[in-house]
Amino acid sequence: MDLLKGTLDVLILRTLSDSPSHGYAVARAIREQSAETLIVEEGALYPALRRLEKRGLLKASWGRTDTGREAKFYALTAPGKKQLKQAMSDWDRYVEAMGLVLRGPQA
Amino acid sequence: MDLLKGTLDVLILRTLSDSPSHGYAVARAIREQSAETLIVEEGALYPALRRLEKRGLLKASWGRTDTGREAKFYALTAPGKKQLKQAMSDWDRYVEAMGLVLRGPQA
DNA sequence: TTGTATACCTAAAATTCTTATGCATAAATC
DNA sequence: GATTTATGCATAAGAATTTTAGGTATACAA
Repeated sequence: MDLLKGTLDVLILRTLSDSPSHGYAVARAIREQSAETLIVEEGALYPALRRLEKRGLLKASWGRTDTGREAKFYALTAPGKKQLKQAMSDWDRYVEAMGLVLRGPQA
Repeated sequence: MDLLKGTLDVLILRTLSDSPSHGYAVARAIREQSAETLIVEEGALYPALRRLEKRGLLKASWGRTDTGREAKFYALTAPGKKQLKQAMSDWDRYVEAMGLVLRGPQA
């Protein structure tokens, strides 16, 4: 399914909140955890990671994967953790508001 | 709150599924029903209505409001009803997938 | 050796939104 | 009476984020 524009950041932040990881693995985790529903294209992934790093929400460093490959690892910073909390709250509020319109106050 | 890009269409279709209405009233209904959370700017509203009409999901016609003002009324077409059903289903699936990533399988 | 998976990146195009602006009428307020 | 607010339509410029498509390189499996 196509990503809704604006939802990728929180997916990345949440995925990295478990443990630092590299881009390719983040995309795979999102795909797998969403039961193949949320497909993160690489053309969206890498620019998003750089945006988040530029905003100070992630810290990048080169390292090696389990299989010994070079990869750029990203870790949540303190502001990143704070932003994740906020973004998850925003998402919940958005879902609730959509529900009010789509299903009415009772649902 | 800013709209997530891609969620406006289903909001419009759902609002018009109650009864035909005009653009300004659709935006107001979305704002009110979402408890002032989803604010539809006019610069997003009118182009969206035209897009949906162009896709054959809405049918437009000029008429008069209760207060006697000229306004362009939009009604759901048969394909529009079908698309609303699909779009609501897509939204539910998206929310579920986001939940899987953000909160895990148990939640 | 050919394909598949891993791992990074970028550019062009598409989409959809916000912001800003314009026009016009009616109702409410000062 | 004049001004503001609300109603109602519309468009253009800019911003943001995505898809699509391409490139590079290594490792492993068929």
